Amino acid sequence: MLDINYIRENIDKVKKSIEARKADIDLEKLLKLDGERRELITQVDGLRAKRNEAARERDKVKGERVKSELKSLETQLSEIEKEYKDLMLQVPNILLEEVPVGDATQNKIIKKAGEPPKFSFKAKDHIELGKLLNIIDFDRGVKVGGFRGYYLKNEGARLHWAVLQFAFDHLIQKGFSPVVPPVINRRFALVGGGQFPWGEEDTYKVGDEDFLVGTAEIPLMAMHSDETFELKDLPKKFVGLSSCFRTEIGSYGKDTKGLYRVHEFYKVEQVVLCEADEQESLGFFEELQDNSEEILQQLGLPYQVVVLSSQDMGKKAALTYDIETWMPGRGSFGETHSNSIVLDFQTRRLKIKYRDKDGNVKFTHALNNTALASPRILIAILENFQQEDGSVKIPEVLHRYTGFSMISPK
RNA sequence: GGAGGGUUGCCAGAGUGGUUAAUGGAGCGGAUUGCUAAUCCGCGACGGUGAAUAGCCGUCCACAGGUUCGAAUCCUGUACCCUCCGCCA
Repeated sequence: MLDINYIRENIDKVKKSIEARKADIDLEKLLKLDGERRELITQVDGLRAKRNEAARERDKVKGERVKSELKSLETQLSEIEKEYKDLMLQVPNILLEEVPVGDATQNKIIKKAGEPPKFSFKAKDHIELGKLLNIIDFDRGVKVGGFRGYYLKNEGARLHWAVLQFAFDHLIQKGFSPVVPPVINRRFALVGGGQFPWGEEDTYKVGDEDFLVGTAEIPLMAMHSDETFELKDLPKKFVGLSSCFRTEIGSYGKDTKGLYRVHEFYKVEQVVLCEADEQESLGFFEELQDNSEEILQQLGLPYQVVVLSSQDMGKKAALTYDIETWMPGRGSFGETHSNSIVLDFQTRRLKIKYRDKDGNVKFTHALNNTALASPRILIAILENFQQEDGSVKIPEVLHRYTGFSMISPK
């Protein structure tokens, strides 16, 4: 959520973001409601002052007169505020200058690292490899779990945990506080994290008002909602490990085979809360980016970094870099990481504040980035490190976690 | 799932219908005394109106409603916490 004062004073910038994102929101209506709202507040506050005065004087007649007048204005105000708040939640974040304007075709590759392997044999995709090595079972996964279901078995199951643990440890060593968060979250956490109102249909619902989160970012952000940090307590750096659930409504027919797009997976996620300073935020953005790239480098996987265009990025982000990792089976790079600078868009919704050096209370800035998600990353590991006979060499950094260095056909 | 108790500011904690929510502690700022310690003074958040981090007004005692001229205080609903019972990995 943006600050209404900011919106009033920077209409052009906000408008530009809305247009560049092709977001569907009526800014004029919002500004009109804001005006009406403030007008009513002034009237209501005046009447309340009168009411308080009457109460002090124990003036029953005056009190009763004010009361009825107040009642109707308060009703009007609460109706307008409801509409106003609804609209406020739909205004997307502003865009940083770096963001290319346009649809996904405008995404900009800014870095390439590592060399895609050249196979002297006919390379297999991870579906074939998974079957051959007896480590992934899609047929029974679908039988039991439904569409997009999967079983990871044997070395596949162990590799999955190994790679997650490796990433988790990598961030812990960098000073991030490890967290296993709740994945059933209440509505406020999803709204506050900027997942809603936009992504509600992609989110599984549990009971009446609880949801299965699509990323640990949600509970990690909401963890300190309604809290005020002292300056000395910032920055806060968290690394979360959790399961993630996504309905993938809206992507029917896309990536229907394999481990690429599944309803449930695990992810190691980095989250930072820092002072409300764009330069400081950008510094952490680089840091989170480096952390993720290091993980891929240590795994020996080729990847590229992409700046997402205005229409391809999430509404809550001001700037997003995706990392796409080389997946031979697709013959292309596939998204494995997403790094976003959010400014105070989420923290304003969640009321995560801090006291700055002048004693003023401000909303912190927030950032989040994937450290690693599995099983999607297994696609890259299996396909990039396959040998002619279908066996797969395991990256050395994982050996201490897997306990094996190679997976071979049975 | 059943029964009971509770939720007040950063923390502790008083306050069961009447103006500005006691008091203590922490933290921050200032004053003062060679230093340290001590002492004294000041400091809640949010909204509206202001050029204003000035004044003024309003709101906030878990949340949402209600009763009343007036609600932290009375009533209803919801959430959460604690104790006991039951069930359970």
